[in-house]
Amino acid sequence: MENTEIIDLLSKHIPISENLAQLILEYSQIKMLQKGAVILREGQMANECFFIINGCMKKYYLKDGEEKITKFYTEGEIITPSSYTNQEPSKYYVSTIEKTIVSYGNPESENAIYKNHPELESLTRKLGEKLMVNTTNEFDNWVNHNPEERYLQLVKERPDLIQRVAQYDLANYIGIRPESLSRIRKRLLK
Amino acid sequence: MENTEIIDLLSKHIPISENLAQLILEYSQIKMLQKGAVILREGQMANECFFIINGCMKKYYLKDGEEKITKFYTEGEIITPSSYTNQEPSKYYVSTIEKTIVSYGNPESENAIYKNHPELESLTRKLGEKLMVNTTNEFDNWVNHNPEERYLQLVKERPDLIQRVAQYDLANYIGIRPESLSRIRKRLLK
DNA sequence: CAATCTCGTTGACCTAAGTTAAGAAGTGAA
DNA sequence: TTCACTTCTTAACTTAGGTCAACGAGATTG
Repeated sequence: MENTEIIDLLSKHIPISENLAQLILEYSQIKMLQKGAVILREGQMANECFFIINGCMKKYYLKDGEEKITKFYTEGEIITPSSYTNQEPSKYYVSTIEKTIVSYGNPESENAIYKNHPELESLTRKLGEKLMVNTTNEFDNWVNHNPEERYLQLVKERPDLIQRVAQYDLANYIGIRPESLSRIRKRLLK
Repeated sequence: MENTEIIDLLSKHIPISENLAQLILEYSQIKMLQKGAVILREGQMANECFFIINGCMKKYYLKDGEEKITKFYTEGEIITPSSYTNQEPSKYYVSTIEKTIVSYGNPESENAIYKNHPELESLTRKLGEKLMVNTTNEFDNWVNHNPEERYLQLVKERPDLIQRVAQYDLANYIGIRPESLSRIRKRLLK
């Protein structure tokens, strides 16, 4: 039922052949996470990576008991915690902010796939390169803009987030307090 | 003359076998760049990537005629412009801030190497993964700290940059004006 | 040597975001 | 319906950084 949805979503990002679709369906495991579920904590080892079929998640640090959100993930995005790739305790948290349906993998199943289908390595590498460019762009974009500009950019490029994410989480992500975002919004209405 | 130095520097970051050292020396080309040389401009296609043997470079955007520095590179670091990997016009500039000696490569020589020595692909992938983790950490680090904290962190983790980079470039990198960095430094002397 | 430039510093004033506190609107539960 | 809780908004005040202008120390040049 959700399985074909995975292929639909994935194919929006990279070309998926019949064979590949078959393969993905064969290996995919799915689970449903309640709103607010914390799927990775600081200090933990991540032994799963996730593909969001439906829902929304956030990645955040805890600094003096305060959340610092650095990323939202939505449908079609992949969460590969750095703790998962380099086997070190995680420095950050990942949790859902809505009921979220994910497909997930672990190192064993991943290795099994690569062993049986080595042609996937290059696909992964390409996805990785794309991710790298995205991450760099995000960083540069952050550095080049002030909170108001970042908010405007969110409105333009991720209107979905404006709708589904609470304003205090948006403000946090933008790097300001909810009160300030409130003022910015007021200011923008002129 | 500088050739053995390349291996020394590289081996600080990843293990280099005898064979690999041989290979690198065989393919490496070296050039010397004057202080202030701009090696990549906005809008240009990058057809070279660089390895710094000696010297210092900066990566920056031009926004309303103002530089916005997002990265310094020093000895042992590799500059692979995103324009180089994905063949799109560059969005940023790269220039030297000192006389700089680099080893450089282009897609043709890179392909030649991979063709003759496919075992290097996995090495490159690992370097890439390390780079990805670094980039993400840098971003998260930026988001989690204010200018004063960023300056203190620079002092602690990149004292070399404090010494060799002009204060207005440091301030720019930290995300503030030179006057503000001056005040922060004064404040910190208590 | 004086004249010029570059770079860092300082001071006065301005502005956007932080802080604190209060209140309004919506939701859900008793 | 009332109460509690969450989320967003508003206001008053504080503060860190921006802006503008001036100055001083080194380095460079004529």
